[in-house]
Amino acid sequence: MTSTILDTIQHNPLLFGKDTEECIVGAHQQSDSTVRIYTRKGLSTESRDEAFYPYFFLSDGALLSEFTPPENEKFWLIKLQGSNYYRYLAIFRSWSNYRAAVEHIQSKSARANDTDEIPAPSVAQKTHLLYNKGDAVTQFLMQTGKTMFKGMVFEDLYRMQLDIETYFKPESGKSSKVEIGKDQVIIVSLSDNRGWEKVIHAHGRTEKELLIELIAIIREKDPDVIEGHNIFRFDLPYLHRRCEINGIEFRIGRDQSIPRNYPASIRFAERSIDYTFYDIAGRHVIDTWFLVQSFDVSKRAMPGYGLKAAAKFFGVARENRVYVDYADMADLWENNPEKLLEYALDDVRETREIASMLSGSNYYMTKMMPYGYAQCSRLGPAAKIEALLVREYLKEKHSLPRPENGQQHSGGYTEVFLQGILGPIVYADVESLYPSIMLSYKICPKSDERKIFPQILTNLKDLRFAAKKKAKEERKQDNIQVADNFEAMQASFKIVINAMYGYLGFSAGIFNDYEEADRVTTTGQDIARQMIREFESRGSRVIEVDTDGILFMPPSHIQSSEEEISLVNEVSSVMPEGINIGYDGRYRKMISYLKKNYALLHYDGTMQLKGSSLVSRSGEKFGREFIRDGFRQLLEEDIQGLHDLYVTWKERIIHHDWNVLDFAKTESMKSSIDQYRADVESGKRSRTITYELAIRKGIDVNKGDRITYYVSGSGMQSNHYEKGKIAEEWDKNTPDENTQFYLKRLDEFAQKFIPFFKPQDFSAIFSSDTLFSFSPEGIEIIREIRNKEANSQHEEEISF
DNA sequence: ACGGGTAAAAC
DNA sequence: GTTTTACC
Repeated sequence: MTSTILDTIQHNPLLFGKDTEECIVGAHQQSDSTVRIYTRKGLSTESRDEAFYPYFFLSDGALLSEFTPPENEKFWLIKLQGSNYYRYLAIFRSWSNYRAAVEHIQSKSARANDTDEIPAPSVAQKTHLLYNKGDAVTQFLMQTGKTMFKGMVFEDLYRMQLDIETYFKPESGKSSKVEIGKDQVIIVSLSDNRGWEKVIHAHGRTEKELLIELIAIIREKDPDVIEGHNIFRFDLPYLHRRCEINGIEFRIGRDQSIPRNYPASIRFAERSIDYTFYDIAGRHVIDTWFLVQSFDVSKRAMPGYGLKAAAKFFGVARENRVYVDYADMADLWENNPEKLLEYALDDVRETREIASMLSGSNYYMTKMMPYGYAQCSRLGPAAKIEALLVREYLKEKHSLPRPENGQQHSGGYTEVFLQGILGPIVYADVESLYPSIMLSYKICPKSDERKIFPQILTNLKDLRFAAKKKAKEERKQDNIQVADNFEAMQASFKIVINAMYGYLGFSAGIFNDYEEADRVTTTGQDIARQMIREFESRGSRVIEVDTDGILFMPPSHIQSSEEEISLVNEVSSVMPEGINIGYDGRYRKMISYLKKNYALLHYDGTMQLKGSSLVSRSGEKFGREFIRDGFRQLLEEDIQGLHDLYVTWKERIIHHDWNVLDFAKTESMKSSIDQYRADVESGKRSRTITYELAIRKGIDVNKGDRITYYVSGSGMQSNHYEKGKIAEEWDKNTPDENTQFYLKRLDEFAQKFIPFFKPQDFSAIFSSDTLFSFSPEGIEIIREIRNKEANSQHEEEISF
């Protein structure tokens, strides 16, 4: 006998996700054909606040949706967005389909792309949304009137409308930010667990006593926000584990609960890092290690992401900052504890400074997202954009679509027309190319039936404009602090605006639309080509175009920057409505090397290198320096200097006149050692120097770890993977780096200069043959390198 | 849990 | 020559 939907619902918790015990939604059949879904009552437990669920702003028992299931399906799925994952809810017509639904949903394949056979619900109705309820933190803070750091009243956080009034309400309230005091040293001085036992014994106190004191301090200070550098991968799991070992309950939540933790991962461009997220009830945990990496995704300028390197980079390391070698910590604690405390306190100060510099935009984002501060700091832009869309759909009582299968086909237009040493140079770019296209050409995913996407984009643009204006006004009146706040605010809008194009092509985005993504890029290509034509028809010689920016030599009658600006403005005025070209800089000279690879010489004499083949951070440092200095000589057309540079490096390599960091390489590990072993075993990958090194040295490797190594020994055998050594092993007194190997590397770096010289000239410059003294006499630099197909075609085109 | 295009490095 | 990685 086939049971009805109502039977099924009444006898089973109809809906379940991947984590069945976290089932959050109840439902019942309203009539023969409709099903209603409610939020379920009574699921909040002591440590589990509702902030984790996408519906935390719904009251218990609120009607979430009502829809008509399709006739002929055994079961179907709804994809609901969670804070850091998606939850699939299955609805099935009869009990006999229960197993199939469970298996499907629990199988790995129950992901965004495979729900072809399972139609999404089409109509959802009558949702009682209770806004302003907020998560547990908000509730707590609203009750107690406590404020969050930077003087922001917390209750403002969850007024989630996108309107100017809410955003620009004057901020008030006192900060309850935690004072940095010596007592916090306890937390950071744990950064070396090897020293821990000694620390305890040296002071005659047990680890247990210290942990109890630590928990008491957290309770007493009662922080809203806890910031730490690598806090998710070290401090919190470490403390948690030590508490367990000592039989102490790690009750650091505001409600005295033990933090909930679960595995999570975060992506920074091509790298992804696994970590354990700690949800401390009533508090927001911010990892500054993530903040600096996120910062560097676009800047690509940081030498390292460790606290000390980051602090130096941001200029927040104080002059007499105490540095301590990990290996010396235990001894130091016994012999000079004051110094160790000072060191630890410096760690705290630097973390605090970095957090305040980088967390502004995340903080303001909490005002427009249904996510708290901690979540906003670790989620990627796609999750945030989708949250904005989903929120509007819930508000409008409309069902959600599912992602479409497929892929994007086009990208930005990139071409180099001229190569060589060229100048003078003007750089112009289309302001916010993709967002402008999306606004002007009314880009909207087809699944977005309510046309929310363009609305959000327009709202964000207006808000950003207003915030920028405010920042400017406040800065004029010397209200630096307030101006900085508006600056952070506009930055948070900018991040979301710029990510909206990417969301269209995101495979797991429920509102994705590859055709629209393609429409954005192909329109961008047309605009780029039009821009080229307009500059050329005004006598400019275009050197390179990359997506939205153009480098060109203006016609000779244009000399001053004012004239250059008016040329750019003139071209801008003939571009399509809503597309503006901005003047973004002028340069004395440039070396156009390859697509996306060039050197710019500013009028003040500084030089800027761009492109992976010129600034790659994965290569040896000496190579980078050699190329940088060599390009400078090239720009100055100093052939003798170029030769001297080469000879100097060659001498230094031969005489070991350098330091390990000049020739060591840093690589990040993508898998564990076990995974590597299995892959090598099965022939999926071949041996690599870093893993072999780690195995030999017994170093534990986790995904995302970085190893700095160099090649030792002698000879030029093809495989160096057994000759790797950790950078720390190198000793200046007994240098053992492979001289032949690094000489070969130098010659490889020298190859970059081949296009600028005749072959025999190149050989003469990059040789240290001392039999004949080198003379630059008769050597010509090739200023215009020509061989490009696109180049000749293009010149034909404009000569007509 | 943003994208495509590109070149170099690693195998 | 192909795959992987890192850069814009």
